[in-house]
Amino acid sequence: MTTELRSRPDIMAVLEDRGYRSTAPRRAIVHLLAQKQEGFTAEEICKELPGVGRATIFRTIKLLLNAGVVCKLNLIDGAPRYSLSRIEHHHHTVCVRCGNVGEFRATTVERLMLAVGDDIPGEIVGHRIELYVICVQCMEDE
Amino acid sequence: MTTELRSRPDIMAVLEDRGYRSTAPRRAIVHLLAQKQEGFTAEEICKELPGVGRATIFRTIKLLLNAGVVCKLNLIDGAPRYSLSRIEHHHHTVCVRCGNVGEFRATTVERLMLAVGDDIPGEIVGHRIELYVICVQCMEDE
DNA sequence: CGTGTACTGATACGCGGTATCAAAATATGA
DNA sequence: TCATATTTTGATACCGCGTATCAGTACACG
Repeated sequence: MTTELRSRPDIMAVLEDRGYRSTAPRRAIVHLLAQKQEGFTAEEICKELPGVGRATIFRTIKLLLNAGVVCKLNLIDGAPRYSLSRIEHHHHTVCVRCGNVGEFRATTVERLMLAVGDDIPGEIVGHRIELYVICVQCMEDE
Repeated sequence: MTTELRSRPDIMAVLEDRGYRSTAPRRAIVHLLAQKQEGFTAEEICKELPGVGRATIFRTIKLLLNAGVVCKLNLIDGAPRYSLSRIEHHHHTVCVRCGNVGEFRATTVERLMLAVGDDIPGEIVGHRIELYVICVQCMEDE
């Protein structure tokens, strides 16, 4: 009994809407990702889907990135992590102990950007905020 | 007549204070970085200092990173950029056209983090903010 | 079905960065 | 000043993430 945070056909539909075909490898990848609530690495997916080629996995992740379904986090150390984006515009929390990725959205952030804009030369076209945290799970484990 | 934004001996002293030796390759690297006001890539330094080995350049940059003299930006595309940090705690602006890196510091940001902390499960231990901008130079060039 | 097009997987490659290790440079103390 | 222990260096090989290539396969569509 698996809980899918976002229904698999839903994500697949996003790709189809963009003109991409629904193929067995893509369905397998999308199905797997839909079950992952915390972040994941590309290599992790490769190991869990040995039947699917490495190139295809990277290719599909890229499609999902461009579609906005998935986002990528370049952490300071270790492999880049990907995560399903459940909220439209959002930012990330990353646990510095276990690496788990969370999302948050604060309208305060957007208002701040407008304020900061006055002090910055040039035009702001985007922003990116990462919060480094120790997650509740890791705090419980001391 | 070169203008050094931060005096070379100053940076070298930071390394010496940390117990590292003052060697010719390190002095060459530090001297070059001190002249760069915008960001730079590791490969760029390699090309400009052909007499110094690639490994040494990466090693020295890493020392400067750990010392807090330099900071690293993982942009979405292209090679990671490094930049001399002139302000203690700060954030970055990156021009999406030309890639130039700027710094800013807004106390508003720090206050925001405190506010956001209430909505976030776990303990915030750090943050990172990048603003994507079109810099004045690029706006002038249309 | 048949056929053009999109997709796949194997492989090789590119790039940023690091491990290794013998040789060279450096600090230290006699 | 020189001997010596310790760092540092550079060449090289290697690793990890990601992409180009390209022949072969699967898909959508008539």
